[in-house]
Amino acid sequence: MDTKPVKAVRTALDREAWIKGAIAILAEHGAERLRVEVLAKRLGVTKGSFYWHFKDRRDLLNAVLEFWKEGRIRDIRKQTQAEPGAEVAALLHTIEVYSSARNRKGISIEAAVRDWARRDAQAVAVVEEVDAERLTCACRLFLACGLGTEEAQARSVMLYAYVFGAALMRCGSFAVDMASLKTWIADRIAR
Amino acid sequence: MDTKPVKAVRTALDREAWIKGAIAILAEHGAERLRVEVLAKRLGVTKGSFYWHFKDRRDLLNAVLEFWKEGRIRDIRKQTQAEPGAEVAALLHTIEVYSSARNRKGISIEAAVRDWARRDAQAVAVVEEVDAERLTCACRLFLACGLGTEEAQARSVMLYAYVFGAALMRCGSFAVDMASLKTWIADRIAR
DNA sequence: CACATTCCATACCGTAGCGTATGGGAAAGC
DNA sequence: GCTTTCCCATACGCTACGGTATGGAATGTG
Repeated sequence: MDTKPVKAVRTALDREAWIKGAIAILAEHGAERLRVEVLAKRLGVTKGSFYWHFKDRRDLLNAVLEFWKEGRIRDIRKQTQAEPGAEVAALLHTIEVYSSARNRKGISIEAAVRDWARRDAQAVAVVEEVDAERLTCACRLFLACGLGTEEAQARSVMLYAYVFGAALMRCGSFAVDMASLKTWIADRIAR
Repeated sequence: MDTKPVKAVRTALDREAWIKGAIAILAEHGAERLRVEVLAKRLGVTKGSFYWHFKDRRDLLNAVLEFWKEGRIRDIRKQTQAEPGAEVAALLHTIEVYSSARNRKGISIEAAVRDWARRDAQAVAVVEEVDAERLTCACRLFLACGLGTEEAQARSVMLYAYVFGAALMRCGSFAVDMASLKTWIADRIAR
């Protein structure tokens, strides 16, 4: 038979495997605590392997940023493909994606990268590119709804500022029905 | 003459001086890189002094959180003292405070604490308390404007989510006149 | 079979940082 | 004047981590 033996569990790691592991740590502990030895241990190897795939820690960090950027831009373009008439639904869906509990990991990565961008120039550049793409795509949808340029831009900024800010807030004991509150907010932003 | 000699520059440090120095580092580099030896060096002493004032690093971190919490709650109560008829102005002022460039340090601390709260239970508790106070105060203003309970609560959440999210975004090259955009947004939230 | 390439382990050095132990100087109390 | 208390310096041990040097096993290639 041509199936590989089960024993060969650990295939050779490639750059992408390291990057994905790095992003997992990034989401859990932030960029500051993304260390190569810790990452190597989590992947079941030693840092001797790491320094074969990457020049140094910075090399990994930059690769993480690039990987994240491309993934985000891909997703944004996919999410904002709306057939005429479904623009509002696409906008509401975008808001929902960033508020959804089943997107916890994506939101954690998002928050970690943005915090990272407060002290790292490379991260700033990546966040700027991603934000520009997001705002442009959202703005296109608002324009398709018949809004003017200014309002479409303002609503786009408001939309993303809200979803990112909402992820940072801890308003657990504030309202009895937070879900309906968020529905109301999404409606006021998108409609 | 009774003037002190210039040479006696360094008076004895108290706990509050350490906390304030710690908050400065927190704003610049985040909680993760708030280290006692670095802080001591910045204050012109050694860590031998630190461990006289604090049990350990965690003791300092908790003191920082308490100090920040009390300052925030004081400020919130002050900002939301509005005489009848000036509620909208107070709300707009609140938004403006968090967007203002001259409040850069306060916003940096805010962002650092919120990122901190993603991994630290004590920080979570403090952020929850501060958020609850903020939402309650904002909600009171909205209610005074004649809004219903649900809408007042929703607008309060939207207001703070927006201001925190806006601080994280990098939309430099998006619109020609970001200032008027933000004015439009503030109006849609508060009015 | 000989050899090169790929991927990883081991060992090592250097630095940063936490926490402790201990001493010392200055001011205050007696 | 002597002692106590306050505030800080110095020195030490320990761990975590970045980066390098080197060897070694596995796999492909001539």
